[in-house]
Amino acid sequence: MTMHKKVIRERRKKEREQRIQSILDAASEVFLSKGYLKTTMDEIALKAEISKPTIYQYFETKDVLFFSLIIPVTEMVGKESDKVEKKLIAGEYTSGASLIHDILHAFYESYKMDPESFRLVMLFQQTHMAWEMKEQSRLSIMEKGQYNYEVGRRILRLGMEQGLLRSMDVYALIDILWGLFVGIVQIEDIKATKKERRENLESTFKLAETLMIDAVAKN
Amino acid sequence: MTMHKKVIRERRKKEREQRIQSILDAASEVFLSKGYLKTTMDEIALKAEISKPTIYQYFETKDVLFFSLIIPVTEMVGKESDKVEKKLIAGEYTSGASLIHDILHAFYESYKMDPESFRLVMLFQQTHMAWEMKEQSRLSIMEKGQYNYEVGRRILRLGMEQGLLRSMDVYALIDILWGLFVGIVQIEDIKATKKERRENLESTFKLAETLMIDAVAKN
Amino acid sequence: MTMHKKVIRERRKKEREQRIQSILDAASEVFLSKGYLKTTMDEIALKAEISKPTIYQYFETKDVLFFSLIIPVTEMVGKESDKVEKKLIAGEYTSGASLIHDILHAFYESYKMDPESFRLVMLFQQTHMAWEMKEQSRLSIMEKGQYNYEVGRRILRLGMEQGLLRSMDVYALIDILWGLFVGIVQIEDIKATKKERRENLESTFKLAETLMIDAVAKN
Amino acid sequence: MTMHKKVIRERRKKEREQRIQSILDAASEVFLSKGYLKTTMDEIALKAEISKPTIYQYFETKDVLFFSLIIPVTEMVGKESDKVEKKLIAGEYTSGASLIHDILHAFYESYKMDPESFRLVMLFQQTHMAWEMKEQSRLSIMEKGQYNYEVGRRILRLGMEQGLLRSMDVYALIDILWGLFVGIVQIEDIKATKKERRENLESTFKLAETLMIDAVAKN
DNA sequence: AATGAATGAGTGTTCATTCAT
DNA sequence: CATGAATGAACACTCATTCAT
Repeated sequence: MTMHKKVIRERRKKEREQRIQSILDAASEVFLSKGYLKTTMDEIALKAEISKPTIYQYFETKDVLFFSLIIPVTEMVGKESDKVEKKLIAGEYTSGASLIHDILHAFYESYKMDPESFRLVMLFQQTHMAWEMKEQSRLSIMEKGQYNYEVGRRILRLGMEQGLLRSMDVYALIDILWGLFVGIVQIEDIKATKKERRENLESTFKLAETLMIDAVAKN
Repeated sequence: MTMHKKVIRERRKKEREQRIQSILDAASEVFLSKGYLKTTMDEIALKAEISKPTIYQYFETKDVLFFSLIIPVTEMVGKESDKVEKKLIAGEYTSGASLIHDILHAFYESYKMDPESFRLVMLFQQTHMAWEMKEQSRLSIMEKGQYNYEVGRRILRLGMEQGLLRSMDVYALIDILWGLFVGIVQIEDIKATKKERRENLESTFKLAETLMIDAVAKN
Repeated sequence: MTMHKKVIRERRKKEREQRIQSILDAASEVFLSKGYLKTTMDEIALKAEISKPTIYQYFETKDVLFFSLIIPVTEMVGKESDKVEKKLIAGEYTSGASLIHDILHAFYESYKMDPESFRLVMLFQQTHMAWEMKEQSRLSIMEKGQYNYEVGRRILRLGMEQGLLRSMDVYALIDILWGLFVGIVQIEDIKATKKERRENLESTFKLAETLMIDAVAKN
Repeated sequence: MTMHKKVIRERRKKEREQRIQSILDAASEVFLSKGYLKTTMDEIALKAEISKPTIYQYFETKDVLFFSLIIPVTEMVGKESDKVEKKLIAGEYTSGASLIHDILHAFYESYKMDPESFRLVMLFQQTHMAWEMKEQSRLSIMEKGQYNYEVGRRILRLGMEQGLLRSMDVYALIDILWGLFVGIVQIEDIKATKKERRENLESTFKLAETLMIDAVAKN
């Protein structure tokens, strides 16, 4: 009996997770193609092949749903940055070039892991002022973003102290690195159709990396 | 008598222009703080201290009003780029550093001339896919954007031919330059409050300029 | 001097009347093609080549303007009916056929005199319930319509008394005659394009006349 | 269990139909008293005692709602006419009088079945030129109207061939019959208050029938 | 007398969210 | 847990009418 119940409970849980995932997938697709405001819960429900109230079962409001998509990416950037910082603290970097490479790839890997969600992050970044979200959600995400900047600055500062990078304002530099990356992603988004996008971005990113290494790495 | 009428007509004209300007100002402010979709004509009217139908007397639709704000900036970037190209053709550049400086300042000056409108352009760039604007408006602005890219690429190519810049893919490079600029503006927008924004942007931009010169200019 | 003033006054008066007429013409055209509600004062002003407030100089409201078009036609039907009645009282009819002919032609002539206004009357008839007109206007026109019915019934009654028409309910008969006429005009309006309309109406009307004579006239 | 669900589903269906009906009833009433353009969705909602968006759950747009009222009547006229035609083809008419009687009653029965909707049809007929309805709706109804005319003409032609009716132009005659009928309905509408209307129409219609039989039927 | 400009009061339609089952 | 149905609150856009000149 207990066994039986447990099995049932687990199936339930799995179904629940699958359902949540299908909602997230549908939402991501629609948000991305229509933007936050033009996206309707109806359309998400339709695409997820469930009814509208069911979405509300799992996500309190439209913006909670949106943030559920955003947050993992933001966290991923943070985790990747953490790795770089640890490696740096452990003294494992022998050249500025490889450090810059890893910093930029912390962004790029997060992007590649889930490009759609990454674009959603940018969508949020640019339009965040307009939102009427519950303070809770807003703070949570701002905090995570904040954290990423801090890690980034610590990394750069340490890299300069270790003589890997040329000395300069770390506040400005981290903005440049992150700005450069998101700027490029946006530009390629606008210019290219979906298929070309990936390749274009790849080659543009490669060049950007080379340039930043030339400009920032010592030697 | 005739004199009198003429005077009146001129006052009317002036009043008309002032009113248009006040609508544009109000619209700019609201679009910027709320985004296109969240902006209501009512709010613009309120801020401009006129009634809603009065807006419609001067601007046919919401998106015509929006484009009236966007287009001058886009054109300004084009004009500034044209100047650089002419100077380059005239052989007036003696260093890659000054060329890169001028290219980036073509963006920066356009930005400084009217930062709010510039941000509106970026807002448009990132969210344009989802719009239901009259094809006419959309095409007009896409075209102007296209033009700017072309001029940029011509400049870079010529700069390389003249030995001012290191040789590299001009398609990628122009995307990097423009992406870097808009990326930085966005980042500073998100992070800082209005007052700090200007200074932060200024110093970050300066550093970005230095870095790009190091990386791209020959010698 | 007096002479001079008088001449001026008369020119003024003539201009005034011309202006009024041009407004009426424009209004008639627009009301007819768009219906009362879809007609805008702007469009009338445009077509009359004057400004909107000028219309209001001559006509207090939109519905006053509309009634100014309606009333003459209604009055014309009354006058034509009066003529028939007088002729009948004078014993000038020797056959029911000619009496029926004249009654129907009282309608038809009013129609032909100004078909557009006549259609406006019908437009009003069918939609009158919906109007928010000043009681004054409404009563005035209802009264005139009422009068026409009364005359019609007197004529029919007298025609029967004189042995020209077969005996039947005059209330029903006048409704049939008038209903038949407006019904036909409407049907032809719907079915035909402007050019064919006239001929179609003409021949259908002729047949209707024949049929009514057969059915109503004695011998 | 299954039984239970089925019962529920059926109750739902019934409720749905009731709601649709209550919307249609409310709409009919308002359209009729105000005309199409003056009618607001708000007022319909108010009268149906539901909220405005609920109407939109069942009817996509205002004109779809309007057409939902119009179409059944138009179809009914068609069906009644079809019956007459079949009877005629089967050689079941032995007098012109009974044929004319049946033709007119095809109209009259359609009217009596749902007088309000019938009036709506007339409202549409007279004002259709000015509408901005989806082509689809417009064409659909025009077509049905067209069809009715065609059947009518076929009937008349056959009636003449069978020697039941006097020979005359069928195009003109069908217009006269239909015009006479709608004309009478309109006249009675304008003149009488709701209560008297029915009786007045009844007696006027009877007389009209007699007259047309006298005029059109052979012998 | 004529007009450019302004506006109050609507309209149809949409959508996030909530009930009732 | 899932859903059909309902709705309050908006929103872009329109138009008869009125001022100020």
